[in-house]
Amino acid sequence: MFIQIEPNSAIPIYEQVTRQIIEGIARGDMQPGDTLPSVRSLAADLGVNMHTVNKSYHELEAKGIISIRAKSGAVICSTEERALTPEQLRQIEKNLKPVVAEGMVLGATAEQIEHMMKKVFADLQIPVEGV
Amino acid sequence: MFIQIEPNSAIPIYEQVTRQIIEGIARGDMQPGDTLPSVRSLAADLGVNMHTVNKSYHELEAKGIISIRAKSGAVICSTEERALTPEQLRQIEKNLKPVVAEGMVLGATAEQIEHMMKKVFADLQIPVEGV
DNA sequence: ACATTTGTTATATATATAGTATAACAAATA
DNA sequence: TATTTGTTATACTATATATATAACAAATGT
Repeated sequence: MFIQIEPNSAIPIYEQVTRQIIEGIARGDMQPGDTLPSVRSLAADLGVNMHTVNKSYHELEAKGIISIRAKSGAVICSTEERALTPEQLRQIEKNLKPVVAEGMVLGATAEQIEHMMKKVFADLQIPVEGV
Repeated sequence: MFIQIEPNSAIPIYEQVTRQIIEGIARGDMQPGDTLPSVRSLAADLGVNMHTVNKSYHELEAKGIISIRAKSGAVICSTEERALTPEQLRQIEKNLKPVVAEGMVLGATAEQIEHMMKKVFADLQIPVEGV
């Protein structure tokens, strides 16, 4: 799989897994309907504990991105299933705020931040291995 | 002061303090050269421990936003002192990435995310082209 | 000069979070 | 039927978060 863990990061392992799966879906590496690897196999792949991956999967489910079918597997939700609610929009804005504020205080211009945002957006939209 | 603590938030108190001071500076509530309240007085104001505020101040210093003068006080750095380094730019982009990725996966369009970005800029009272 | 305020340092305690290690269970699956 | 699956439970270690006190020495205010 495409996930790379940084053991010494300040970001918890389960959070790294969550983010990289989200980025993988955004990039198109994984599509709606696809099944995620079992918590045991992914944990073995990454060299971490089963429960750590399990926590990540449940975080993804709480975000409405995957659906965990008990004793079967985890499936990526369709775009219809994960319709953007006003609550989710507010949350994204809430997440965006401290990042933008810090950038500005450090001396970045609005244009620089918009440019970085577009760069990130493009990174995620353009598949690494071609379509 | 303008800081409001949410005791039951998943975000640590010292991190809430750090973010709100950064937002305060971004908004212009506080300007370069201004002195932050002493760790003891702000802690008393917020009803939290001295060390919690102290941790926040040192986080702000590590980010290059304030300068702590031993046994005197904490001063907000000038925009020259906090010149944006390529390393800091990378960090901002790194912070931006998971937020944008999650938004996209949840079904937000590029326009929606750009719009939210402008809303955040407006909240922070930062002039943006075309607003 | 003196008292207060300041950040600093140290110690101690309590709680929560993160991560691992095993184990067992029951449903789904091959 | 045997294996794989997510689930649940227990136990343990380590780190992070937050508080509580106390003392120190430099800076500051009067």
